Amino acid sequence: MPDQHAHRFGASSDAVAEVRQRGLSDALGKQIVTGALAPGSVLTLESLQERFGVSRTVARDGVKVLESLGLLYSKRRVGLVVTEPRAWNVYAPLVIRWRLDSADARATYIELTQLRIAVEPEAAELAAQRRSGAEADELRRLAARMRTLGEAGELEQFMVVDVAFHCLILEASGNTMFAALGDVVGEALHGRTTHGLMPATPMPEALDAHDAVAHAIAHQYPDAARKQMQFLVDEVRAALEHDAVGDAHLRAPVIPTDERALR
Amino acid sequence: MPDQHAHRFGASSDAVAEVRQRGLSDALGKQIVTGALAPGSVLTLESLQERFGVSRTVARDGVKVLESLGLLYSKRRVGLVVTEPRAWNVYAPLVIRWRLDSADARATYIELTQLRIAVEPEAAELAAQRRSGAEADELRRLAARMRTLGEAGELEQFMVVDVAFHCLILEASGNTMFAALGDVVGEALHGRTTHGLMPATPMPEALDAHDAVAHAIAHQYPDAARKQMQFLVDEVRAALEHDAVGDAHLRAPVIPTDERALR
DNA sequence: TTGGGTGAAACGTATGATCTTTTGAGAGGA
DNA sequence: TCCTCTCAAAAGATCATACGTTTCACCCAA
Repeated sequence: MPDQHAHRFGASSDAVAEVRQRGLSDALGKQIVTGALAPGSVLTLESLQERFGVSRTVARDGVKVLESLGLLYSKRRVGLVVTEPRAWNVYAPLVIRWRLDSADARATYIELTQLRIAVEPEAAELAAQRRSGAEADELRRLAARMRTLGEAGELEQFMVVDVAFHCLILEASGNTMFAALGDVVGEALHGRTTHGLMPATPMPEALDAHDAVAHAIAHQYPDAARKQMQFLVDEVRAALEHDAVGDAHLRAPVIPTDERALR
Repeated sequence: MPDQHAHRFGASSDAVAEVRQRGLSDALGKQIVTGALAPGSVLTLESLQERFGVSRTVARDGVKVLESLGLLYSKRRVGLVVTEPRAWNVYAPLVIRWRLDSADARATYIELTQLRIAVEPEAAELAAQRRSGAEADELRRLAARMRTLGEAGELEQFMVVDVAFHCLILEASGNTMFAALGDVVGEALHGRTTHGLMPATPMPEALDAHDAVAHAIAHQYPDAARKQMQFLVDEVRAALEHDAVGDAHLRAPVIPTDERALR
C-alpha cells in the first residue's frame, strides 16, 4: 500500500505524476505546510537537484506544482521563496492531505469540521430545491442503510455510507463549490472516528435526523432540510467544543532558512 | 490595463510567472473552464508548442499548472486529457478568476455568494470568541467608516471598506480555510455592485447590522455575532433569490475535441 | 473470433547553452 | 562620510535536442 490516502483526493495527479517529481513536491510541500521550512525561506533549483538527486527538469516540475498551490514562488536572481500561510491554497487536495499528514493534523481536522458545519445546512436547503428524482431516491436509500448499519454497530461501513450521504447532498445542491467539499466532509468524518469522537453506536437521534434530512430533501422542503441538517451539525459542533484542545493558530516558531547563509 | 483582476487573487503567480508560460496556462485554462475545450478532449504538448510558439519546456510548465489545478492530466502515449468539472480545484484563485472572466460569470458569482452566505455567520461566531484586541478595534473603525461612506452614497469606496470588514472577520475566525475565502467575498461583493443589485445608497438596516456585528465581536458575544451576520447575509440571499435567473448547472453542450481526429 | 506480440506515439527525463531580470557591490562624485 | 550610479554576477526562464518509458492500436497467427 504505497499511499494510504489514495482512495480520497484523487484526480489531481495521483496515479499520474511520475514518481521522481511527485516525491520532490510531496516532500517539499509537507515541509512547508508543517512549518519545517518557514515562510521567507529561500531555496534554489540547484540545491533541490542535489538534494533529491534529480535533473533540473524534474526539480522545475515539482516546484511548479508547489508554486501553483501557493506554497512558494520563484524570483529571479533570488531563488525559490517559501510563501506565508495566508497565500496557500488550503482547499487544494494536496495541501489538505499534507496538513492532515503533519503534526497539527488535529487543528486541520478542526478547521475542516468547522467548514463542514458552516456549509452543510445551506447545501441541504439548496438540495431540497434542486435535487433530481434519482438523487432523492438514492438519498433515502443511503439513510435507510445508515440506520441498518448504525443499529448493527458497524462503525466502519457506517462511516462510508455517511460520507456518501453527505457528499450526495453537497452535489445535489447544484453549487460546484459545495460539491467540491465532498473530500473535506470525507476527511472530517474520517477524522471523527479516528479521534475517537464517535460513540460506539450512533445516537438514535442522529439516525432520525439523517432520515429527516433525506425526507425533507426528497419532498422539497428547503426549510426543513436546513433545520434538520443544522441539528446534525450542531451535535458535531458540540462534540468539537467539548474536545477543543488544539488551537488552529498554534504553530511552532521557526526562523526562515536561507541556504546562501550556510555557504 | 492588461489584467483587470490583478488587484485581487494575487500571490499565487501573478507578478511572478513569466509571460510565455502564463499566457499559455491562462489561455488554455480559460478555454477549459468555459467549456470551449470539453472534458475528455485530448491535446498534445507538440500542438501547444506550435499553437503558442513556445518551447517544450514552457509548454510543459504551463500544463503542469493546469494539471495541479485539476483541469487536465497527462497520459503517456495519449496526450493531455481535459478533466471533467467535478475534479477541478474550484477554490483555486486562478480557476475562480477564469470562471468569472468567462461567459457564465453570473452562475459563478451566484455560487461564490452562496458560499459566502454559508460561511460568514459561522466565521462571525468564531471571531467573537477569538478575535484579538487590535482586530476588535479595527472592526469597529471599519464599521464606522462604512456608515460615513454609505450615508454619503460613495458606493465605490463603501464596497472597498465592506470587503475589508468581511475579510477581517474571516481572518479573526482563526480558521485558515475561512480566511482563505477573503477573495471569494471580495469578488462576491464586487459582483453585487457590478450586477446592479446594490441600492444607490446602502440600507440603514444593513449599516446598523454591520455596527451590531462589530459590536458583538468586540464584546465577545458569539451568538449575537452569528445572529447579526445571519441577518446581513439573509438580505443577500433574498436579493439572490429575487435575481435568480441563472442556473449554476447550465453549460453549453460541447463535444470533446480530439486533435488526432483532425489529421 | 480471439489472443498475443510488436512498433510507434507521446510523455518523462536529462543535459547543455543562451537569454533576461534582479540585485548587491563597488566606483565615483558631492 | 554618504549618496548615487553603473555594472557584473547570480539564478531563474527559455530553447533545442536526445534518449528513456509507457501505453495503445494494429496485425498476424492460432
